[in-house]
Amino acid sequence: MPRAGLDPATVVAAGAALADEVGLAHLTMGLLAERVGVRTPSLYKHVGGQEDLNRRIAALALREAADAVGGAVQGYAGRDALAAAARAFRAFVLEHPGRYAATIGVEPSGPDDPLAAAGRRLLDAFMAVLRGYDVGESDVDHALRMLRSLCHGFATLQAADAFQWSADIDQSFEWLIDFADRGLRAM
Amino acid sequence: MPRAGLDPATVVAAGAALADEVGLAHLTMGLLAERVGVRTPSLYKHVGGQEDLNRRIAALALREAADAVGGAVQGYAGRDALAAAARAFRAFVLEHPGRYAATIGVEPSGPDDPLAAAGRRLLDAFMAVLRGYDVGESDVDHALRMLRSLCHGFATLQAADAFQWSADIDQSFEWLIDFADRGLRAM
DNA sequence: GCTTTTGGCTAACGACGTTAGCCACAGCAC
DNA sequence: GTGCTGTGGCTAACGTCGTTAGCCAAAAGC
Repeated sequence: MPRAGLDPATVVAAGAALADEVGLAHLTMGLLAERVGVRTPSLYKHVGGQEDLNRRIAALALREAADAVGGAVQGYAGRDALAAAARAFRAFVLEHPGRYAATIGVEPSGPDDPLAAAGRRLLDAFMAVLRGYDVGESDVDHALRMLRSLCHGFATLQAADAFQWSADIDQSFEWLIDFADRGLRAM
Repeated sequence: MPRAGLDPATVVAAGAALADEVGLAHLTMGLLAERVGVRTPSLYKHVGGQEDLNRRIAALALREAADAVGGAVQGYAGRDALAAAARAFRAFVLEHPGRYAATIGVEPSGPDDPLAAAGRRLLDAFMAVLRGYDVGESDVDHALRMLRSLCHGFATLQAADAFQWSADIDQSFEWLIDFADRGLRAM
């Protein structure tokens, strides 16, 4: 039987794509194996198991999110940068709900874990937004957590369809950007 | 063999407690059965299965969260009410991470689903906070979503240990309350 | 061209969710 | 009390899924 030519990166990418399609909870080793054209046990030659796969998908998602946010921010400052970052982040989560879901509840095993590095890159991207505001040294950590909570909370609530009632969601998000901008400018 | 005297409410409550202890992902029918002193298949006399159990735990969690937030708000207005609500919500999520996790990603099946009613009660509790501010009719939905996103985002990120770095988390949360208060007062 | 490594495979096991079918106990009519 | 009925336990069994063991052929290096 001919080799399929797989490697860890291919398997993880396929897993992330599959998670986006069917939902992280329905991502199964058998389904992933079928997707990449291989029998289930063969996957274990490339990833350590389901937990390892999840961690790698999470790291991939964080890297991609960091790239999306970082790229969107470039060339902007202040309110424009904030809006670009927030929109890019939300768009990423809505386009890739499965791989983003893999990032919640997963902890880096150590300081050299690729997951930790990826998380730091995403934080750096948001940090760049704050540089366009007059945020004092002692406030920057708090402001960063606030931004992260806002974006993460809104995006995950929307991805989970938790906003049942009527008002337009895009409009709410723009309102939220405006709210954060006014608050940051007033510091 | 003597009867164990179970009923759906008891099973759901035990499931919620167990989810808080071991994490929702590790809540297994066998473990729950052992906890309530019964064999696994007997649980199916009281709940429809794992998905049904999850929905019931979610509804319980939303009712409890609504009670906690609603109770904390009573007698306060403005910044005090906001702070009380936010603290009560975060405390609930941190004390009951398992049952709160059951609420994310679960959709009400219809308008008479107990889950929908419980969700509405929680929203009402946050709505009461907004009455202490001068929020216009057209802004109230957006402000509600902002508050919900902030609280949900912060609490779930903390529950997932996603705030790796140094600054004190309680301090960040108080900072966040202050930030939201200033923004709402400035409307 | 031979050896070694690597990446497939089948077979099998254990854990878990779920269903079917049985049986004892509680509650009630009489 | 005796007997009927419904309810809430139980055992047995099945299907799915994750995972491991062990085999074997294709690729890679000498």
